[in-house]
Amino acid sequence: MPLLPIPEPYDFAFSTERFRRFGPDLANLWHEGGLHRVVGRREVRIEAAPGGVLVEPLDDEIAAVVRKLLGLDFDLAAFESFAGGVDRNLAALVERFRGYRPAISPDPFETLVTSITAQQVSLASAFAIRSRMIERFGRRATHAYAFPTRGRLAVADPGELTAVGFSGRKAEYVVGLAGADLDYEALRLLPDEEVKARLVVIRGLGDWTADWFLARHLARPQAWPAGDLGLRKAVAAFYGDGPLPSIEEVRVIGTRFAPFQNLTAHYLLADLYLST
DNA sequence: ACCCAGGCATTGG
DNA sequence: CCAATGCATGGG
Repeated sequence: MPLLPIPEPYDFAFSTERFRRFGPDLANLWHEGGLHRVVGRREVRIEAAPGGVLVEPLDDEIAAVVRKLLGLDFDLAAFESFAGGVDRNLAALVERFRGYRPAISPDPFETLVTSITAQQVSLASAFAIRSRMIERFGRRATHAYAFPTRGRLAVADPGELTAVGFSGRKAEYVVGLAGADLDYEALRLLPDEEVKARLVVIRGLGDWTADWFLARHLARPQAWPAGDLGLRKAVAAFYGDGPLPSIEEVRVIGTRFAPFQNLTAHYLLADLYLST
């Protein structure tokens, strides 16, 4: 069986929790103890194994996607030693969630559409609405679905999206984004601020969405979604003494975690979403 | 029957 | 520049 070795520390259960917690994600589907995703035309299954994960089938293209899904690009060892020197809160978190590698979303368009579905509404609502969209516009392999393509959503009628639960506005955002002239390859080479600048000129993509794109798709170490409600709550719990901190206050607090803001944000959120 | 949830664009001061 | 408003659904 094709074994992909994973560097320690690594905790498969923590690292895949987000695929289970808020309901099924048909494009990144938890099924019978493993994670399923369509790569190219094939459905890939990933499951835990001693010394790493089993991946079936496995080739170079699939390995690159699996690396992202499992968060292998993060330098967890460096983060752990960093966290120990920052403050007791963070040190305790990295110990409690030791081996948690945040999942990186492999596809840029999927990342942005997913964020649009999650704007303003609860994650449970977002998952439900997105599942119905994937069923309608995506292509099913065996268990998992290939996420709907730009081409398909670009020609969708906004009414088809409102039929699966999108607001009229969000339906326009998705169709507009699918048809937008946006060079995703070029984004990968740009500095964080320039990536954000290119995203927020597109209708429906604001600061929050752009920050999560940096964090969850490009895996930029210093991405810090200061406007995220969950992160604001987590910062309040660990570093505040009263009401929910403002976005600006959260942004300022983020600077103390440089250059590991992305991992720090995920570990703070883990307390909200990964706790049993 | 409310009320809030991992925002955003739009409108009006 | 900042405040107020509507949005659609799921879960408490």
